[in-house]
Amino acid sequence: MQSVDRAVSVLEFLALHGEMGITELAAELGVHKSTAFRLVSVLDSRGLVEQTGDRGKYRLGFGIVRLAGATAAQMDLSRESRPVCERLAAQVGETVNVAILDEGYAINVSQVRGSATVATINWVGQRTPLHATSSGKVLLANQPAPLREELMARPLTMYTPRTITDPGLLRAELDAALVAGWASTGDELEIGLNAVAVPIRGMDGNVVAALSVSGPSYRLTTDRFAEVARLAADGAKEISHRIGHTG
Amino acid sequence: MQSVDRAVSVLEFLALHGEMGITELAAELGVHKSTAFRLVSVLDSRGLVEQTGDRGKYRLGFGIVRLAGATAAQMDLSRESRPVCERLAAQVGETVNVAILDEGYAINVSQVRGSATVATINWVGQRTPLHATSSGKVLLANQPAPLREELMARPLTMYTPRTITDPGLLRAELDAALVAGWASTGDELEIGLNAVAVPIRGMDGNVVAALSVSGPSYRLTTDRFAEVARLAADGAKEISHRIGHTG
DNA sequence: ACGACGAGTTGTGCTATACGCAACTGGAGG
DNA sequence: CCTCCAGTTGCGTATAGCACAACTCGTCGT
Repeated sequence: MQSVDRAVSVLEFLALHGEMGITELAAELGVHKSTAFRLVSVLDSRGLVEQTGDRGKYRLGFGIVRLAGATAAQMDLSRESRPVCERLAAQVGETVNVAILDEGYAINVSQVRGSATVATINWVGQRTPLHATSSGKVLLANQPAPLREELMARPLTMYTPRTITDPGLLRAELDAALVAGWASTGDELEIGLNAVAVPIRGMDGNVVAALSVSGPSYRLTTDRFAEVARLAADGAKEISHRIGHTG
Repeated sequence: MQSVDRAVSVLEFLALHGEMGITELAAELGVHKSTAFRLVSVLDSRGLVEQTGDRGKYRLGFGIVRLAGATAAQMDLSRESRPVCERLAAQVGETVNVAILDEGYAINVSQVRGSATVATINWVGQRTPLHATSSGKVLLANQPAPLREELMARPLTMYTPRTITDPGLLRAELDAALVAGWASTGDELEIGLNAVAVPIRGMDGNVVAALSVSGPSYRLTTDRFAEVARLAADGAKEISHRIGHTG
């Protein structure tokens, strides 16, 4: 993939010099100027490079900033939450996940298995339904009302007989979660799987993720939920602080 | 440049989904998984993509953030300085430039021609010598002493008989510029070219750029320097404020 | 005005690099 | 143990990338 490698070099040179012409780039790359031009043209058409106002000079484009925006936020969250998740998993002995809201699903961005965990599903990268997971409920509950209603207008798929499929019941569950500051699920995604989740807040105080503890219902019993939620809330507060929340 | 276009698509998909496996990327790109793997491998080797901890999942890498850092700062400066430069050029009737310090040169990152300007050199993207330009003197004067001395240790090329080539004289000139809050050149880069420059400060109060006004010596006479400097300083203060300086 | 120069841009034939097939490796689960 | 599936590697082929050469356009000097 020589041409891809060269394209990356184009980006690096532009980052270093700010603006460059095609002939200059060709010299630095050690290629013919027509090759340099074509490399830059592709990057230009995709927004990673853009032409400055005059005479064909090129510089890095806004597309790079956009990509970085996606990267930095997520790297911050995964990185900053890691030690907290590890500590919580050790405390509670169950699996700990961090999830974000993405395209109507709760996407798990990190996971730490608890010491009691033998064989648990790897949730990282997986989309889970908002209405049937504790993380999903926290994320749903903390969205502005119009978005919440929009997300809930989708079919509430039944996964088990315990799954909440009635919008009215779900709405009440979410309101209770807001009051309590945590949400839970019991046998709603899978029989025998329980979970508790709390919100993680970003710089502006909005809920940007959910921290959840999940385990088999014979170990993570409902009478433990409140205590687990309290431990998780302590962890979530620390993560929130680490990613910039000052409340 | 099909493969470069595909590589950009890889970055976009990862920005959208956060983490993806090779097989998943191959499906989205519509290519064989060996092709997807090779695309990702090149990007990985250059830091634009990185492997997450487990099972070959990939996500955007820190190299993207680094590239964006170079972009965003410069885009901010060019964008935020534009209206101020236009106003100043209209006020003074001469050419206005913004320059940054890069690899021992003053690099012009934007330029607005004044109404009296007939045919002036396009300085954007061009490297100009620090010691023989007003922007260069401002940038030099406002660097920490070790860097200043290092930059001045290079040969001070003579461009005209008026160019300052003696380090002692240049040092005195820079000290005076610090006291006055502006620097100037008279026939030092080119016979018949005069200029005045003032510092632009960033978020942390450091000088990050210079705002200069240049014109032919028959119009931009030395007795106008102080007034032009005052107008430029007003503009620079506004630019500084726009890019985050709160002093 | 014209011509020279140099930067960016476009067309085209050739071949080297990118592509997909197929096999391999390793981990998870039954 | 075997099966499955995801990631990774080897290799032959053809297509995409490359450089040459020509074109376009703007600037500058006469």
